[in-house]
Amino acid sequence: MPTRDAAALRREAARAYDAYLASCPARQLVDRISDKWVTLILPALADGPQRYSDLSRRIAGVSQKMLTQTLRSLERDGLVTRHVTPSVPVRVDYELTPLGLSLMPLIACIKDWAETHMDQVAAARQDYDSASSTTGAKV
Amino acid sequence: MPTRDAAALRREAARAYDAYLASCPARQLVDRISDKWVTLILPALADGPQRYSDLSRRIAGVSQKMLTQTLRSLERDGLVTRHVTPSVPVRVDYELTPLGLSLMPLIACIKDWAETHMDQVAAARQDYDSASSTTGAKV
DNA sequence: CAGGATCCGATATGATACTG
DNA sequence: CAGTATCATATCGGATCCTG
Repeated sequence: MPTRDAAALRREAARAYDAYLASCPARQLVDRISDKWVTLILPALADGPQRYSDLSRRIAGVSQKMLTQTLRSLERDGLVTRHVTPSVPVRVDYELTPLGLSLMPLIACIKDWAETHMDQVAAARQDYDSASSTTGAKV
Repeated sequence: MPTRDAAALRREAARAYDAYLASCPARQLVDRISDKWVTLILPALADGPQRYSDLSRRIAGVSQKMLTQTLRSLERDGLVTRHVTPSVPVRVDYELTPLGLSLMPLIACIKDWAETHMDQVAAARQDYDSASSTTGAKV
């Protein structure tokens, strides 16, 4: 039954590839910055240290769950520091590390490309969509 | 019932923010390149035009569904072209557009930062994980 | 104030089967 | 060969309740 074998082989290949990807630094970085909240939190921290509640207010629409979870992962990755002041009530400040700061130019690069080329992308999308509606595709 | 109102306000803010984000070019770009398969397909096409089956073979572990879907979205965004040769059986070639090509330096930038700094990230993770296991957190 | 725990629905992705 | 269509599921993110 060659079909089964082919499927099994493909699955194995997929697993191996996943493992390879997991070890790829660029892949890991992309995974990190592709997180919706990461790209919002890092710039928010670029101005300087922020309290948890400040972040929560500045980044409208983030749930505590996501804010906490994202901050934790950023802390784990050494991109931000978490400083607890044991007052009553407690106060927690988050701040970019030098490593986190070094990421900002890259974010600027991305922003740059986006602002230069995304209008072309938008135009291409319009073309594509109007063309397919012409050829009878469902809208 | 102030609690209801606060929750409702937050939801509205979240919606508004989502709308704002959707209009942000950088956000759109990040969304695009954050796609697992996009970052695999684009480099695969950097060498020159590739047939569907070639891509499918080069990118081990991609399902036809994801390959087709990703290629379609890239075509829609004007990053790749799709050229059909109506032979029997049909032959379809995908190729990077100039716009798609212009994205490669950015990908190189990302790769660059990753290769320079991801070891620090990895180290930070180890520190973080060993520290939390010391303080009695569950492993 | 900051965040842990839990439940639940939306979305994304993969496997599988079928087609021009 | 190059897809399309359908189904199952896994993960993500949000809402909600609770605590030091």
